[in-house]
Amino acid sequence: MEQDNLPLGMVVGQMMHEMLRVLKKRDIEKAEIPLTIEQHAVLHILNVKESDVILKEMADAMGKDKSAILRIIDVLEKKELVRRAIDQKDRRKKYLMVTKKGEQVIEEFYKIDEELREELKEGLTKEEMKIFYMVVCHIKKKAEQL
Amino acid sequence: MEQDNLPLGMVVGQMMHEMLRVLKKRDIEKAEIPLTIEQHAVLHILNVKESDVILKEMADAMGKDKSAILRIIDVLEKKELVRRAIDQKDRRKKYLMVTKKGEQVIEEFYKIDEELREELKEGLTKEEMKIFYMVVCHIKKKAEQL
DNA sequence: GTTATTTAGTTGATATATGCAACTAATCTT
DNA sequence: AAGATTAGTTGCATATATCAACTAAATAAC
Repeated sequence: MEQDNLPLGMVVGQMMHEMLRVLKKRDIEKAEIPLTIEQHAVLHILNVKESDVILKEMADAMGKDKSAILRIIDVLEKKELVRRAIDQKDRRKKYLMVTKKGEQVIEEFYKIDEELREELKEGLTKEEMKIFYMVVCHIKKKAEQL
Repeated sequence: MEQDNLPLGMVVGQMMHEMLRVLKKRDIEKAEIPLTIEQHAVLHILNVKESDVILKEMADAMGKDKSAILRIIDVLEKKELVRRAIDQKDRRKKYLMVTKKGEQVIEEFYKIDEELREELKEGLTKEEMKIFYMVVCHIKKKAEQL
């Protein structure tokens, strides 16, 4: 099957859709505080960034409008998963801090995701997964330059 | 870099986001009738399916609720890109037909997508792309079973 | 020190997508 | 003929997204 001729977004989009469908389902079933994928994505980035993050930086990191990120932060704050902390030196800046509760939600989601990932990878070699991730990174970097 | 430990959805999601950002931008710049990605996805599936498709089948194919597909079809119909055709034998069934105008939109989008795809693939071998698509298919099939 | 510019965050408005439940119309099964 | 199933539709609620315009705060220019 000559997939090379298929729209890349359609092919990968369908895989994402199926995978996220299962992820959402399991998050709803197992998690104490189920969140949407976008909300998890925000928490994830707060978790992996080495330094503290303000809203503008989060918007840049996710390639989205700051008002979109702000609405997501509003919900996460309401659920007490993050708090806004004002920078003493520059009162315009508000740092997004993950609460203890938020960290629990992150760990819980990582477990659910890791379990699913293991199931999905079954039958694939480490070398195939390595190439897969490499291609994903390559395409992302290329797209970022456009 | 041990990407294997990162949430699969996050990694691929970021790639999709960057890629779709460029695709949307070019669609808006170049296309006569710019559509959203979801609208293009519906047209794409209508295009690649060998037999004619009713709404229920489209919903199944995309893994979404039929009411969600129906709203998208409503918009595409309003833009005269598709028409609903009632099955004479079973008046519950309405076939989704792509108009000539719709076919033009599909071709236009395929061109934009193919051009982008070539740019994104630059630096990747055919073998690497082959493995990438194989992994995507594998993961989609596995997820479908869950 | 004052004014202009830039930056960070917020809000309102609008558009799109999504799913669930409940409904109608049509067909099939019993 | 009545009950069950299927296809499509509608109302409602929720989430995400972007743009423009705004306020508050900091920086730059004069």
